[in-house]
Amino acid sequence: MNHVTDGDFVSPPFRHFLARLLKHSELTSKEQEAILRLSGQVAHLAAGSDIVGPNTTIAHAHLVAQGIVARFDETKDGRRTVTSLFVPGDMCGLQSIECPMTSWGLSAFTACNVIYVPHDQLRTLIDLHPAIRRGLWTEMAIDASIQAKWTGNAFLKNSVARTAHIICELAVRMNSAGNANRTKFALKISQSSLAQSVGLTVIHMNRVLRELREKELVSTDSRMLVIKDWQGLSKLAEFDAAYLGLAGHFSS
Amino acid sequence: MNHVTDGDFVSPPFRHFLARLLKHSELTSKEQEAILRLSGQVAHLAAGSDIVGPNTTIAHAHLVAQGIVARFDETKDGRRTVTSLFVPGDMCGLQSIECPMTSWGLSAFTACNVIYVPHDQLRTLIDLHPAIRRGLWTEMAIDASIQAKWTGNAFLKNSVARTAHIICELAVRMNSAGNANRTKFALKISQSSLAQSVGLTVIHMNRVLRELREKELVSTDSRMLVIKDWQGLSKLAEFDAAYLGLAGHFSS
DNA sequence: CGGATGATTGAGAAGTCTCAACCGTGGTGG
DNA sequence: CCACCACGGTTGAGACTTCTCAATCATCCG
Repeated sequence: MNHVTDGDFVSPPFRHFLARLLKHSELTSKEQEAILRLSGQVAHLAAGSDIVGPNTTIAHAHLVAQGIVARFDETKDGRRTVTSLFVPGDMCGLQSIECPMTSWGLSAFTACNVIYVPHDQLRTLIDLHPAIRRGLWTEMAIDASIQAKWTGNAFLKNSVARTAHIICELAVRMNSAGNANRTKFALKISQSSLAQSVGLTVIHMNRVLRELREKELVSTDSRMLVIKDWQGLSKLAEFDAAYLGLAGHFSS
Repeated sequence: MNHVTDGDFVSPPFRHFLARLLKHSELTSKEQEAILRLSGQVAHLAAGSDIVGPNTTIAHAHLVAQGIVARFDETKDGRRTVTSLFVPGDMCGLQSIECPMTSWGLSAFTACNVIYVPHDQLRTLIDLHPAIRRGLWTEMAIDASIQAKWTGNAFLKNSVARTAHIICELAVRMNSAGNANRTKFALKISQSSLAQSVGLTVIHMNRVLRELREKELVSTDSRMLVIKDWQGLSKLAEFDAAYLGLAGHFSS
């Protein structure tokens, strides 16, 4: 089911990653080439399959090429929750370059392709190119900002606002990644996956989505989530894209 | 009330910070001296006062010299919640070195002393000393790991377990910082502050603490929280210090 | 056709919040 | 020195949110 191929034709995903870095960091053409020369094994993962377990020591970061990857936490009795999501162009676990023992795990949120980028390659880039180092630092800063926002939302917002917020976040992030148009954002995602990433039961998520549907903010056709009213949805969520570190590119 | 003095006698806090870095990173004596040559204005802050507001562009990181600092998030109508805590020796907001626009705010959780360390100084250290850069990177990784754990706890654990967990976390972190003995950990903290950092109302926090008291896990005398039964408390919390990145120094 | 997976609905239980009141302590001003 | 006030802690009762258990329905796929 999960298929691994050689890393020869991975250029497009790294191009994607480079475009991401260029949004906030200036890189010389040499540095850009260096990014594009990165390589790594590609894994094709079915939705739900694990990428790395918690308490694992890893030697790679994980570049999302397609689909959505989840960072998760779990209790001793196996209940899981999603603590972050990563969209195409995101490099998951840049922290692990210096801290290779993970407390979290990664799994395929949807079916996805992931490139295993060796820490060694990244370390070399960081050592040789200060601008790349700064770019990766910024990526980590954005990751941290998102994580803090999730914690805040968990404490401050109810199930409906939290759900609306994560939908807005994914819309903007995938839009920024060039994968979707924000106003016509559509996401193929199961209710149980969504529930896990907002800290709700599937059953309650079902009722939350019904409410969002009744308010004409989203529609759900054949497991496809579509934003029908961005203004209304982002207002309900109190969504402000500033924390995504995109420097006003999506000020609405 | 908040008093700022010149940065001449700040050596002890930076010694503390250095000791923190040495827990996970090897630094030459030159590098250690470079850390100790850092400087910055010292602010003495009353509990509850703001350090930086959300959506501010900053030019400093904030080294906690004494007391506890909170990273917070707030809604438009002013309700606040704490998303992270920082204990003495922590450098808050290392991310801001490359991403100076904060989406979060910082405030004094307890009365505390904070040193404003200019980004410039940190950037210079990072550029000159790869080992220091790696040390700071590791600090950010730990920060991220803690933040992810908080998100997970918010979704997975009920009020009692979450409260127990944060008490355990603070005990270990302050212990690691050399401020307290874990088994005799005591913290002067109001119930409302604690409530804000676990996402509960004060009233419910009161009942949670009563439960922890009735189970003989903690005691609360004159606003001082004391751990009476570390084993029981950490078991109830499902606390595993691995996520604090202390590499087994506190394996229990 | 049968089975698996995901979506939907209902009803009752549990957890947490809100409002309201009261208590205890420490500090302040008369 | 004492009265008073402000603040944090404590308790109760009822409302609201979310969970749990249980059942049914729809769709897709072999």
